Amino acid sequence: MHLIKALKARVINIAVDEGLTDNLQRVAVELPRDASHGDFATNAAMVLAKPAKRNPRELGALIAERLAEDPLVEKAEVAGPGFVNLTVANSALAEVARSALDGEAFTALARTDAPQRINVEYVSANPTGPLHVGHARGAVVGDSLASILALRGHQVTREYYINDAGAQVDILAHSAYLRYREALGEEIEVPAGLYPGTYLKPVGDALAKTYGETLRDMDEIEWLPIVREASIEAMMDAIRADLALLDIRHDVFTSERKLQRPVDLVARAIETLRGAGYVYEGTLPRPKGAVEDWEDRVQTLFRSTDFGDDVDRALQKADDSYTYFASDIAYHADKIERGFERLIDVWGADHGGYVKRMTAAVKALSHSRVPLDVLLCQLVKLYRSGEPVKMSKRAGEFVTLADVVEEVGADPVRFMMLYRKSDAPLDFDFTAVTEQSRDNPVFYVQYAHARCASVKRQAADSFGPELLNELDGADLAVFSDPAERSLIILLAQWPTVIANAADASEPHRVAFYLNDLASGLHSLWNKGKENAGLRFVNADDRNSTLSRVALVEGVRSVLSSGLAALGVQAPDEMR
RNA sequence: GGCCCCUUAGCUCAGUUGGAUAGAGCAGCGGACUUCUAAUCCGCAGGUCCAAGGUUCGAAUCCUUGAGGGGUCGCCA
Repeated sequence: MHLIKALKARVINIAVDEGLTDNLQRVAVELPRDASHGDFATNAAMVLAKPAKRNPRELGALIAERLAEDPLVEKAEVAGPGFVNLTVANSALAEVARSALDGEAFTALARTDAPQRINVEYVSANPTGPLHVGHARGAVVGDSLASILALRGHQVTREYYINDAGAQVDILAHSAYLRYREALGEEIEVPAGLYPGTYLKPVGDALAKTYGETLRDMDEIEWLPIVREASIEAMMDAIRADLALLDIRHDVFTSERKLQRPVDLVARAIETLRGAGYVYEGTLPRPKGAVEDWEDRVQTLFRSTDFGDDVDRALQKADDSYTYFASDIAYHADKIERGFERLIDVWGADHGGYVKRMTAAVKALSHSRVPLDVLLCQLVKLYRSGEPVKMSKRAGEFVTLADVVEEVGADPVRFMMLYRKSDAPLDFDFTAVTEQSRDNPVFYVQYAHARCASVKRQAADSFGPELLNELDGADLAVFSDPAERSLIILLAQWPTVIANAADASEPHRVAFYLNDLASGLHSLWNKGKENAGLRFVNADDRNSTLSRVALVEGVRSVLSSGLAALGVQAPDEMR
């Protein structure tokens, strides 16, 4: 049962009965900040009173009176400026605990009535080298968001855009060619401007093995396409392998080059926009910042200022080739054509200046029908025992994603990347994330799951394994202790948490919720030490054990579903 | 200088989309281990929600102005 949804429906029904239909969408059933106010509270009287010109306290009293008659509700009273505080009936809590036993079905309560086809594009790192830690954040955020949207009932495609058309892949090819010559026995020196990383050595070796010396005798115009192709392929293989370390897999890889060949989709997209009046030939104003050798030039421009951007944006370079922006327009046009109703791009913070022009382009292409949401992930700063870890990209020394996963494991990387709003910078301390303590939320949540599994093992030891098959029939109306009640109310929020995290594109909410749920479980566990009646496993009382193990199993299944949404393991033991 | 993001307890951060007396963890202090793994829990203490205005029944949250920090600023990607 989706308790919060059910309560809200009751409140709305009462409002409609009373003829209060203005402002209905603002009615909410929430948790009161102060637990002494009851299990839930609704603001209905306050938001509905004004348009109806009624007194919020009186209206609240009326809503409370009607709600108190509902079987879900034990007690309802008006308080403060017009809140209606609800204490729910034990039978309603029992329903929640029962629903939670089937984790999959319980999570499915989060499904929306209006599913959409959503494209989530993330990582999209240039295929010029292995992924570094900075990429890991966007990768994890995008992947988990996609999972959460799927739990919400949307049809999600996970996509990677390969930037394989710009000058950077030629630089890559030249760098790999150098490694190829090195593999043939030449002394080489990597000049400034090429990629110095040794990760290209295997590419050079492979080229030497496949082509022998034939590439060395070719003109650049001949070897370049061959080496470029091989290098991009090798780099994409490396990137896919890096992502697999975090269990991240994309459904679709779209190549920037293939947007131009065999059919020039970029030209087509530009012409579409030109037809709609958004593309023109013109000159850009000189930027305010100090720009040397600025010269006015007539270029093909996109009218992003029509959508609130600061200046219009260039679509072609001086040599008439397309800008990155132009192919990105074609790419997003392609996504729209493929029928997605909502687009989400996960980018690094350094692309912040690019958001306005891209959302502008998507509005122009889709006639404002397809929303594009861009999630900007702020920087990740690495620490070791509180000391910053130095990185120098110029020298080709950076901490790779693979290094980090190898050192601390995939679970801490994934959880910590999600344990922060994505638009806030993140400090990642190698030492802290491997600690096994309350201070480390990854461990804390996993330990809660392991503890649940341990309780089940203990119960099976005391009463035999068949007890675990009887959980469906347990009496779940026995929970009256505040700690038990608040744990079930926490469970009741799970479908709402998923819905809110999906609708707001904020996967971190799931991580924080799991931390709260773990805390509720640990707390109740310890209460059992003072009060034997609250112990999960009580060897003298089979019925009590059955009820409480059923509650624990509900918690376990929600922890398990939540961790799965974040891509983190839910271990049964942690010795 | 323009644009975007951030500013909440000593530190690191949440804050349920505008709700009641602003919450966690860490650090500090005081407690609970013949246990269901204490890898945990309970309590105390800690606040000008960056500042000033505004919007309304009600603001950490929305608007304006300002301060500090970060990112970015014709054709790179």
